[in-house]
Amino acid sequence: MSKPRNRLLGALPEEIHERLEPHLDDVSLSLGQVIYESGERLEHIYFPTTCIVSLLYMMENGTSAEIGVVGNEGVVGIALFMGGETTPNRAVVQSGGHSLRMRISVLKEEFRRGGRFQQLLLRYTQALITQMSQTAVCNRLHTVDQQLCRWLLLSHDRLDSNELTMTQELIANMLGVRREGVTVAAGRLQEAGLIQYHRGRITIVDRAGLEGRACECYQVVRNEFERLLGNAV
Amino acid sequence: MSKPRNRLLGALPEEIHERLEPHLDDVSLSLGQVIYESGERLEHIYFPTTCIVSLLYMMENGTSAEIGVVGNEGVVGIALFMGGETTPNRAVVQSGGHSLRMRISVLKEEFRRGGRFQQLLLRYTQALITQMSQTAVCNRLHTVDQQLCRWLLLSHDRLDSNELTMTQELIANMLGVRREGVTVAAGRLQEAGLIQYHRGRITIVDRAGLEGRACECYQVVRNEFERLLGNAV
DNA sequence: CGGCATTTGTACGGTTTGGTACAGTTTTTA
DNA sequence: TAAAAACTGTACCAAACCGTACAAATGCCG
Repeated sequence: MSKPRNRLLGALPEEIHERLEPHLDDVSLSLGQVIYESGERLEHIYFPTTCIVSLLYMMENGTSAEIGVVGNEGVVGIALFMGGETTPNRAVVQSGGHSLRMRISVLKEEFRRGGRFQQLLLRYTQALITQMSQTAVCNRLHTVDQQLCRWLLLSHDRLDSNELTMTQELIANMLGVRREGVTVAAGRLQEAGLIQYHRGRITIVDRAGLEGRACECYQVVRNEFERLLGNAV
Repeated sequence: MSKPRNRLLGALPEEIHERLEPHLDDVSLSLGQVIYESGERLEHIYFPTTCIVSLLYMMENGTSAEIGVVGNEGVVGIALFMGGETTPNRAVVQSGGHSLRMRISVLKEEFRRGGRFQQLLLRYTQALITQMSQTAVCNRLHTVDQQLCRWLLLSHDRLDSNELTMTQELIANMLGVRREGVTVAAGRLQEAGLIQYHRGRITIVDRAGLEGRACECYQVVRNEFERLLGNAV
């Protein structure tokens, strides 16, 4: 496909796609924008095309930790079809770009039909569950170095480019560690020739090297996305 | 209800319940029993009545970490209706007892009807997602003491008794820490008069005290279960 | 150009946890 | 009843990470 698009929507059969297309609006989302706040009711569900969205839990004392990341392979707002309407976390644009969005009423009606659309959304949700649970495991058992590798790889998978715009401060908020911890970890990765960074720009130089340095968590998540959505997207 | 039962099933309208009841078998599950292995295809979905089941991720090197816990408020085997058939983790009986189970063909047919059964399963799944993501946050940001409190409270919520049969070694496997770490943490809780333990038996003495000593993670999960399933169960 | 905000680098002490080792106690088994 | 196994307690050092402080480098803007 020449036009950038959302891969879940792209996997729909023609019939459903034609039915939904009139209800899809393209919106531009900028870095740092909050798509929904913890506990907030949404009007739309988002299907990213070129942006990346982070799901963050915000602690009462202000610190935060990322629990999942969504690009054009997925959808932001699963609570809208899972039945809960809201979730206790925040969705923030991690990399600016575009997204399609759909009114919740249209979403629910199509979901209720129980066809391919429902099937794809539920399979994606299961993949996201794997990502979240693997984040839990990784937070428990692995070093900041390994987690940074995992995080860079997950982001890189959701980008066309080798360059991501992201300060160490922001990465620290995602990983739930100190900014200084990211500085030294990133320094080690740069020294090893895996990445290059400079004031808010990180370039992936040696992707295979990053994969080798990451823990098994990244591959587990990647394999699950492939298994659950691979033949669809 | 005098008879112990599964609360998800108990929330079904009479019509659906009558349809499903002939297909529910009561099974006895003993501590340590593995209900399903990572990647294994299941024949049945389980609705615990008196047992508790842990969802564990097993690392390649043998260490493990718990990503979720299921009692009679939920169901084991969400992958069967989410569409993935399997998940990359293991389900182990953490507290022996009984469970109802249903053949996957019956489950899928009823799920496909799209009624209250589907709605309840999806809402439960969202609650479980919150539990998993909060585990990720807790692993990242909180101390072993706090996590032990959270874990004890989650288990206590799923038991009728104040006493749980569980060695420190097993708890360590759940929390993904050393056994010695659990020993000292449990020692502190006992010294504070919150629990009593003795060779594999832990008694909750001061539940409110445990809640006070736990991090906010426990309440977030608890509130979500209440919000999503409270009026149903 | 000069001042200011942003971003990154470095350092140091303190806390938590891991790795390892071993001892003491209770329960089970032969 | 003796031996073995299971469970818990304690200790010590190392590694990872946090809190804090401050310096250096870069980019922006008046």
